[in-house]
Amino acid sequence: MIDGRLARGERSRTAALDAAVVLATESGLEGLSFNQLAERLGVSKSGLFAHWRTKEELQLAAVDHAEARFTERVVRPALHRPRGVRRLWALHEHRLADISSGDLPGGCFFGLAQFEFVARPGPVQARLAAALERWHALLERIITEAVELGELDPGTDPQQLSFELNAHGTAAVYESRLRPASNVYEHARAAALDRLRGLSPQPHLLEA
Amino acid sequence: MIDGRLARGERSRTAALDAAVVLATESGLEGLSFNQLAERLGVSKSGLFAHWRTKEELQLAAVDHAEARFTERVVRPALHRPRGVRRLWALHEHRLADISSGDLPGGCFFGLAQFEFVARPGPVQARLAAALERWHALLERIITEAVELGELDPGTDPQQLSFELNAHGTAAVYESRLRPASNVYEHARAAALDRLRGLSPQPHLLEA
DNA sequence: CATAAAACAATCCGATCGGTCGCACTTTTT
DNA sequence: AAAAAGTGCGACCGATCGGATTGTTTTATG
Repeated sequence: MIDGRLARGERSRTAALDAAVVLATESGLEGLSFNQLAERLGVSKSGLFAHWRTKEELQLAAVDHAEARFTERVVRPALHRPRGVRRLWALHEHRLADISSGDLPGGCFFGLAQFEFVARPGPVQARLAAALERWHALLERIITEAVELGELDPGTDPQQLSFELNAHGTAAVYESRLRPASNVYEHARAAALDRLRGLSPQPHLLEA
Repeated sequence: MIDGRLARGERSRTAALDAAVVLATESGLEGLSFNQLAERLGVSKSGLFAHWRTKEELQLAAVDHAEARFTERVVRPALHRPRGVRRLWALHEHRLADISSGDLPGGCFFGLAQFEFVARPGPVQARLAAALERWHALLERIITEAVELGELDPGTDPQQLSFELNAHGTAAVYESRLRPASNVYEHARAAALDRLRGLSPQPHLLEA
C-alpha cells in the first residue's frame, strides 16, 4: 500500500463501512441508503458511488465488513481460550458481551439482516446465508474438538448444540431491547451453562 | 353489524390487513407501503387512507392483526390440549407448524418485525414489545400450571424456560429459510423435547 | 325521495430514493 | 511536463415514498 491514492480510498472505504454497519442495525440493510450514509459521514453521495456503484454492492460490502468485525470482536478473543468446552463457552460469552456493549445500536448486525432477508432471495441473502453457515461451521468445529478432548459427552450432536447456542444468542438481541426489564443475558448465560455442564464430564471447567 | 356500509368497510379492512401482514413478512413492517398494498389488493391507494390515515396507524393495525392471527393459528389449538407440560409442548409444535406452513413468506411476522424495530423507539416498537410481553406471559403461565400439576420440576424457573422455548422457535424462522439443508425444525423440536423431559417427573407424557 | 355518512377513486404535492454525468483535485506514472 | 488513474463534489433525472385534496359511488335513514 504505497500508493497514496489507494491508501486514501481504503481509509474512506473502511470509514464508510464502519458507519454503514452501524446504520444498517438502525434502519435495516435495505433501509441503508447512500443519502443517509453520506450525510452521516459528512461527504457527498456521489463520492460514495466511486467505491460502490450500486446499493447492492454496498450491502454486500457491509455484510463482509460486519463479518470481519464479528470475527475480530467475538471469535478472535475466544480463540485465546484453550480448545474444548471453555473455548465454546467463551464464544458464547463474547457474543453476548458484544450484543450488550451498545457498539451497534441494533445489537447484532446479522440477527437483523438475516431476518430482514428471510424472504428476499438474491445475492445479499446468499452472502448472509454463507456467513451464517461459516458461523455454524465454527461452532460445530469447536464442539467437535471438545468432544474429542473428552470435555463433552461422546453422544453430543454438534449440529444440535450449535443450533441451541446460536438460538440463545440471537434471542438475547431483541429480547434485551424490547424487554429491558427481563434479565435476558442471565437467561442466555444460564441456558448455555446448564446445557454445557449437562453434557460435560468435567463440569468444573465452566465456572460462572 | 347491521349497517351494510360498516360491514363493507370491515371486510375491506380485514382483507387489507391480511395482505398487509403477508407483505410485511416480505418487505418488512417499515417497507410496508400504501402503494404496494393497494396494488396487491387491486384498489386505489387513497381508498386505504380512508381506513388508516397514516402509515403508523397501518403498522399498528398490522401488528394487532398479526397477533390475532397468531392466537388463532398457534395459541387456540394448543389450548385444546390438557393443562400442563403437554399444552406447553403443543404450543411449541403449533408454532413450528405455523412457521413451516409457508402461509407467511417470511415465516413469522413477529420475528421479523421485532428485529426490525430493535433500534427504533416509538409507538410501533411499544406495540411489538407489548405483544412479546403477552407471549412470554402466556408461556410462563402455562409453565407455572405445569409445575403446579407436578408435571415439571418444582425448581423450574418459568422465565428461564420461556426464554429458551421462544429462542428455539425464533431461530427456526431464519435458519429454515437461510439454511434449508439443516433440519432446523428437528433441532427446534429436539431441543424443547429434551429440555422438557429433563424437567418433568413424567417424561412419558411427551411422546415424540 | 332527499340527505348524510361511509367507502372508494383520481390527481397532485414535496421529499427521498437509487443512479448518472461532468468537472475538479490529488497522486502516480511516463 | 504531461498523461493517467483514483477520489470527491454538485447538479440533475425518473421513480417511489407518505400524505393531502377533491370528487364519486354506495348505503342507511329522515
